[in-house]
Amino acid sequence: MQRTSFSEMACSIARTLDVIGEPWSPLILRDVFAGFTRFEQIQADLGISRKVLTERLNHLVEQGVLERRPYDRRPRYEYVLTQKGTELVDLLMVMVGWGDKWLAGEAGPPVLYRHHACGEISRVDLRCAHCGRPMHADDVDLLPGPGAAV
Amino acid sequence: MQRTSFSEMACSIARTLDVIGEPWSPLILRDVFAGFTRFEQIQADLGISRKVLTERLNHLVEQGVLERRPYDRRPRYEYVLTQKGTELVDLLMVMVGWGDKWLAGEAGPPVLYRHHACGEISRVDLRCAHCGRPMHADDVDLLPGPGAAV
DNA sequence: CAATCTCAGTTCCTTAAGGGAACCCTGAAT
DNA sequence: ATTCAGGGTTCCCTTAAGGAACTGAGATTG
Repeated sequence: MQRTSFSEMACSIARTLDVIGEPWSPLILRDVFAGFTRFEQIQADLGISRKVLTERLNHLVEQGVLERRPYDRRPRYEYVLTQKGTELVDLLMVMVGWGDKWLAGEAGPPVLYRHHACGEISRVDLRCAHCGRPMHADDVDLLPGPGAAV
Repeated sequence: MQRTSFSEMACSIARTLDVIGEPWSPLILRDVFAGFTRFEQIQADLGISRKVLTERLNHLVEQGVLERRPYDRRPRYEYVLTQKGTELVDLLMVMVGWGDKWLAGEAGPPVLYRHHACGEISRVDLRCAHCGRPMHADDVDLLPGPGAAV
């Protein structure tokens, strides 16, 4: 298919989708975060086509989300999260929270998260960066910002 | 293309992607949240193909994220967020936070969020639902949960 | 009461992206 | 000298996205 690029839109959602919105990209990021850092590991874990995996990894590296680094004197590479990529994992954790609540069903969450600071099994919760109180869809108004389209 | 369905994976990220992972879906959700609730409005705002918009809206309704409701005695419909869909907006707000930080550049954020509780322009911040302290990629360990694949 | 208008889709054709299997290259290891 | 493993390429097939034209149902207009 021919696919529209979102990068020209004055919208941070659209721009973010241009970085990780393609099929498989969030799952690749998840794998890297979970410790599957090599081509063969990710390919085997996801069952993704090698061709598509190559394309996605290249794109994520170009976007500065992953770094490709050699781990051997042979031509062997692993992919590691950059700071930019590590901060994308926030997005994954929110997806997990939503999926656990609405889609996991009887069986319960496939993966649990233990928070280092308190040691408890927990999940993320969205708070206002300014006042610390809960911040969800119904708690905000949208206003045009400085980068809004003219 | 033929596209792999993620829904069989024991992973809340994969399952969530099966609901809103297709191209355009998050932007459609954004539009509905922002008040573009009708077919023509969304189509004009996004420039999406009418065919694809139809497919996406149907899928989002099937998944219980949107509700299709008549607003006239003529055959006219609007799409509104269900509770399930409203909670997906959390995901959008986190995308906005990341995109604003890493992709917005000089111009700054295209959209600002004012938090009702404090009245300030703010952004979301991820906190541990248990102890309230920051919870990001480096602050957690992953453990297999009850719904993990056998 | 026929013609027009609007919204909300369908239909149909073209193009390009994903799936999948086979193949290739490089530097160890045997 | 041959085999092996990791990390890709190449090629063909199928299917999804883009885009423009068309349809239908119910107001509204003349």
